[in-house]
Amino acid sequence: MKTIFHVDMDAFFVSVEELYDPSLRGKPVVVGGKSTERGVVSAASYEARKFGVHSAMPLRTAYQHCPQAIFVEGHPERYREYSGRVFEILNQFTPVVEMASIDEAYLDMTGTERLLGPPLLAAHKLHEAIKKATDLNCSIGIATSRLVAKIASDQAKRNGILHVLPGLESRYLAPLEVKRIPGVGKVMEKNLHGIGVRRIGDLSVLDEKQLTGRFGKWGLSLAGKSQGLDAGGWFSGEIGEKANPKSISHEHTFNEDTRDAERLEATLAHLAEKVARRLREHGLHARTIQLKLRYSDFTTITRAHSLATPTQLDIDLIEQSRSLLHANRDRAQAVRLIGIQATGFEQATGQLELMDGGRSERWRQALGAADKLRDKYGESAVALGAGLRGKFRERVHENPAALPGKEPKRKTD
DNA sequence: TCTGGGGTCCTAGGACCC
DNA sequence: TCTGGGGTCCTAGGACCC
Repeated sequence: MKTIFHVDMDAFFVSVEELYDPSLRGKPVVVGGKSTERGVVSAASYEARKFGVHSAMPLRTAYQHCPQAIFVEGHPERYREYSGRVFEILNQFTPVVEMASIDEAYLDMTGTERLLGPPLLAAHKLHEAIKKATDLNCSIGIATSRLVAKIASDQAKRNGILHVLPGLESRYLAPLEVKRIPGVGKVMEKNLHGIGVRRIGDLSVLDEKQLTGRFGKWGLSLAGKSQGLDAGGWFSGEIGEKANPKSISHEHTFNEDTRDAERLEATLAHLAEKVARRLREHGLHARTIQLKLRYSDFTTITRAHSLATPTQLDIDLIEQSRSLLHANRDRAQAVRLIGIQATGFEQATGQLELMDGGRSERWRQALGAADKLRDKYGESAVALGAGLRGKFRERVHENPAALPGKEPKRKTD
């Protein structure tokens, strides 16, 4: 029998902002951007929530609900910093920690009783330690599975601890609404309501065939979930098993929709550079490049292309995404969002680099150097405009000497 | 209510192979 | 050629999470 903690920071982004600006305390605060901008609420203070503001709500809607709220820009670096500090504390309680996102973590506390006392006491100590180190509040759910621990921490909000005792899982879950199960969203909830399932307890009356038939693979795991088991999907695998990334993407929503081809290309090139850079940081090569377009009516298309040779180079991502754009963009419609995603990762073999006579390797080195410059002097230090980049590429094609690493050695002295 | 950005997982059809 | 069946890859779209 396991003892799992789910630790969830309370109004994390808002609370961190309050540490930087204590005058925000006790006021309705919305993190996510200006109230007039395109965008959604990343986090709302409890005071703002009283007015119906919640995360994922459009900023402009949040303003309608609560015009007196203070709207602040998000600061991801700050959140990463505090997330790291929280992790340090958690790690002192058990080495089996998994940050499930920037503001929540699972801990396997099985077998820590002798050192830390019974679960409720250990949780109390943990709560105190986090408060002392970060001045932030959190809520903690304790149960025999991750699923139940997560649901419990949600119910413990805010600044609370909830322990679901072993053996009482299904009795605890039964009266809760089905949407409390992580993975049951709007659509699934509606479908379940359609067959008369409103509470988790109602799930146990359905037979597996019914669930599989209607809801596929996911349906099957629902039966187990109603019993509190970590079956399928989200909760498979052990705590702390860090999976490798499966995709890397960047996208941008324009403040006003655009039909401007140059603007689209320049934005895409910039996003492609960011993706390529992260590929290099992870030492990954992507086989498939995917373009994403969202038009003003919100219809969204994705178009993908797979390469013969995986890449991590700016130039390849830019070229591929650009040709996908040209081949697939509906010029009659204005574009709201453009994005690029790299998938199909393969580790570099070394073989591939020999095949092109070392071209990739020289590029990799040159781009790595550019990445370092950006780290040191900021993004603008090594910016190549889309137009400039085009010329640069032509030169490279005509003249191998223009390749990085092939520059004629300058004669000194 | 006029809807971000970064992810994961699932489904489903078609191509292609044996 | 009136038509199988399984496996895998590729592509597109969508639900969902924080």
